[in-house]
Amino acid sequence: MHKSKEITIYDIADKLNISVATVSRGLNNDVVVSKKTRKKIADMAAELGYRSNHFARNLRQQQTNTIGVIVHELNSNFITSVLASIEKVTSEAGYDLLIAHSSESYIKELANAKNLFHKRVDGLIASLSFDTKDINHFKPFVEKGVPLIFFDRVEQDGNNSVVIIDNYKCGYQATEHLIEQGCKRIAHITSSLNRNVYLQRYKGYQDALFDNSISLDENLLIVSDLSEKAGVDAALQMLNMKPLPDGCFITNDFVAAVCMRTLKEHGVNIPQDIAIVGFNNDAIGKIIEPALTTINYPGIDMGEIAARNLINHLKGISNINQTNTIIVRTDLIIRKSSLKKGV
Amino acid sequence: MHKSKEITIYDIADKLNISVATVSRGLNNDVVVSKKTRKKIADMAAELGYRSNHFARNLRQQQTNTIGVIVHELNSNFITSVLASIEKVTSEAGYDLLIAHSSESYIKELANAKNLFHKRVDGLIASLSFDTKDINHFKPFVEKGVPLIFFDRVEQDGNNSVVIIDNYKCGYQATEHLIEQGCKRIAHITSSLNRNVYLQRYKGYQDALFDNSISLDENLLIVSDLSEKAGVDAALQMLNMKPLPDGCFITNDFVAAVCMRTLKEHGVNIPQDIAIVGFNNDAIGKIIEPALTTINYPGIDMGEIAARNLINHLKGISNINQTNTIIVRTDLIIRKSSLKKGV
DNA sequence: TGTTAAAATACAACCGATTACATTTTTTAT
DNA sequence: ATAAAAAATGTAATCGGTTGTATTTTAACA
Repeated sequence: MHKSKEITIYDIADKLNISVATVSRGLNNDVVVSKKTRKKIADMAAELGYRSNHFARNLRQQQTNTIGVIVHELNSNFITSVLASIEKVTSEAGYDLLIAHSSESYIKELANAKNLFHKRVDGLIASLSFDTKDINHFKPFVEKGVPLIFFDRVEQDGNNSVVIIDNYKCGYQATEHLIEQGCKRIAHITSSLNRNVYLQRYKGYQDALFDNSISLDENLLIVSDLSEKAGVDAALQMLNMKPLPDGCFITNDFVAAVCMRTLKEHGVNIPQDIAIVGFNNDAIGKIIEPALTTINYPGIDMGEIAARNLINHLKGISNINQTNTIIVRTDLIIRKSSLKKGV
Repeated sequence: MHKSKEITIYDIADKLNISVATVSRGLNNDVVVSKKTRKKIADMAAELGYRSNHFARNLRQQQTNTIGVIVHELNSNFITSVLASIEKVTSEAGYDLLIAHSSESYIKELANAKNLFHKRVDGLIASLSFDTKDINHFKPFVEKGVPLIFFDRVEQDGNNSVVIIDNYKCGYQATEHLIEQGCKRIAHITSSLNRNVYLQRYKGYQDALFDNSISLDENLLIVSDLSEKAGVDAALQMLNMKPLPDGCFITNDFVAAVCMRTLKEHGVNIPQDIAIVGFNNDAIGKIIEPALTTINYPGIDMGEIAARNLINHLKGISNINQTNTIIVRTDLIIRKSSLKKGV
């Protein structure tokens, strides 16, 4: 197949015997061009199969109309919800999305940041990888005045705009719920406490115990990655505890599901022997038995809020540097896995 | 934060008192520039914080170094695997990815195709939406000589390059497996037979029955969308059948999981009363009880093959128009949900 | 040393749009 | 009918690279 020649505004101008300036304005629906001329231009453009050249336009306008997104992983319900709503907001506003994922690796995150910087995204939305230690790699954006919003996995150093949930409250709520169900020995399965989200949930867990006069037992804390194996191992670890914990707050639904399966395989009854609360409200929670009590993690909302704030900033409607922290509402979804007392 | 001025090759040329042509060539490591000068240019570029302008470059070079991907949905394991491996291959080859998803809507797919066409992607990889009737919206790409590869959900009209699995064989295999387990009345829960993937699986199902002298009972065919509700409804529909089917081939693991849960809630034993085979090898299949027998759907492989073929075509190494259909290997993963006879 | 080939660098056009400013055409008001 | 204002269109510079061709510098050789 032979590549047919590209049509430009010059071709349209030639055919119509008018100037390229008028064609350009006409194509952009500038009111300064008469209705009649605009119609002629549009018709001719359609007839010739014209398509505008983003590169010429961006080169001239010095902006890319592109927003970069860096996420730690693609294959989670939460992230795809976030992406879907970011996409919705940004595409309505006429921006394109450049999505990069770090596979939870700091090194890859560095590379992604560098890449998006060179691609000259007009703004950046990011959630940090598991490994990430510092956020110096985002400095170039700040220096060039490219607006930046972090969501979910953020660095709490106060100078960045962040969209988060109240992980402390969620941890507190989940733990309190287990206590209300009569649990006294509540295990906590979570991931690296270097990440703010897990640390805050742990603090909430601690304080809920404290406020209910239950002393903290460090042996009941299990830190793992969030793999299937981690779920199995955590379950086995609990099975070795004498006595078995009577409640367990797990910061990930998938791990909770694996954990529950393993416990059940060893003859443990849920929730009678051990009540379980997960985190994320993944689809899986409704399917397993008993259905999983969990914290609803509002990816849709977080994405929408992050994107809308960024867009508003870019349009000059608001200033991102003024609204530093946005906390999105969460809720505890109570299902059978935690109901020792029945409903 | 004030936007600092962008550094261009003109700035580098000025500082070094050489021409922009040399700077440009130097930055591209052209051997025609002396080693010494190249070093000076690189150093100065680093010192000034130069970043190249993709728009100027693409405008001049008349190519985007971008590959478009249109998928029907983001939130499935399969799709994210495909995307991950496409990303791997294309980024290694120095291409960017522009990912669009149609949310299973023909209208959105049209818009995405148009958008990517105007963005002038150098190549396109696509999987059709649920709704899609024809593929005329991809004609502009063909006309402009933009290479095109479909994967998974494809239109079988023979003129496009496609990467698919042998859905017929999978359907046959799944059904045959159930028959081997002693099933005689095998239900089939699937989605719209207008989509090639589901139609082929159904044909495989039919032929496996025929080859084993089991007559086809159209009442055992349940066509639905692939939602949670569909899973529940399908289960209820089966429960109303007298007698209950003794086997069931479901073309989606998630629906299979929901269906199994519902059946179990009604006191049905799996696999004793009814053996079940799913499709996709989603993570969920290993967690539910009994673990789900399923067909492994090799997203990683499909993405890699599609991307590599496209890249090779773009580099002139091979010609996409010669290799029309690529079939990727699949396998039946046998777990407890189908093992009436034990192992 | 002078001549020529090879290597290194410079000049300038070009890619296709946008836009400040200038000019022409049309409309309105006197 | 004419001047002034408003509307429509045109001119030309500009964005930041790439690249064919010309020119200068260096190296090689007689």
